Amino acid sequence: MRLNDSEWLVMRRLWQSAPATVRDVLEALEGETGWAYSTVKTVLQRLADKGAVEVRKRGNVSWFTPLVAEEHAQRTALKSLLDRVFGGSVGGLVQHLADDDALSEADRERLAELLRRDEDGTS
Amino acid sequence: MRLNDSEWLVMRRLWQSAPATVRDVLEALEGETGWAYSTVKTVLQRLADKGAVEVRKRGNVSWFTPLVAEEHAQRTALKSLLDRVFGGSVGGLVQHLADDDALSEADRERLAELLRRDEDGTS
DNA sequence: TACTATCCGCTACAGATGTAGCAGGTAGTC
DNA sequence: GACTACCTGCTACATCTGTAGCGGATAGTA
Repeated sequence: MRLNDSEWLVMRRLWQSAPATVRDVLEALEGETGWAYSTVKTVLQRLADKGAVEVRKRGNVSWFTPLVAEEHAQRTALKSLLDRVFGGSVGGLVQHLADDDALSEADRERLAELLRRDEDGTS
Repeated sequence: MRLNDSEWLVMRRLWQSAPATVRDVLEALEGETGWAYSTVKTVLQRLADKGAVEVRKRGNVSWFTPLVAEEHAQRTALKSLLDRVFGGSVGGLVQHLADDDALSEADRERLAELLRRDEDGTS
């Protein structure tokens, strides 16, 4: 399941709170996108077509619910990036992460914590 | 500078050894892609068009050299993934990394090492 | 019941992407 | 000098992606 940019945007909203209507998503994305109602609708439709979300009609309104777990989609995307960009080696990615400003002190601490837990054989 | 899948494939070969000809890249990618000569040529042309590589003709053969550094492209891609998939928070990514099988013991050690070095204020 | 605000289904369309063919030029070889 | 192999430039084309309009159906309201 490969998601494109707009699909990620919409899915992230759905994962936050589902089921949701087209309008729910539209409003949640205002400010971020400036999309028209029909744009959101199309993206949701495409997501439904590829089986990423489920559509259920109540009255004349469609409610959308994710069918793939966020965790799973993230894992897939990460794996894909790893292969495509870093040739499958985590080392380079880790290097960037450690170097990057994007890694806040809290993240760093969390990462260290995860590693520690891992070394204890807890995972 | 956003690279698509086939562009990444080609760029990774160029970063490995440049300058390179269309045929060089083609041969390097055999087994991985099964692309036709003209496919590689088109991808290289598009990369040149967007300023990612430089073309220099010697005789009637074009030699291609990367104009963007691999590190830089990787950083951009990582940042993009972070925003798109993890909403800009490194935490989730780190979580997956730590959980994932893809993270070998060596990677884990390296990551820990990087973090240690970072804590010492070396960065 | 008639109106109005919405919703849905369908269609559209330009640009990006994946993949490749063709025709004409050039360089090395007989 | 002619041939052959290979290169380039240009073109092609289906699919995906971003973005959206339109017309008909429906539900809430006066």
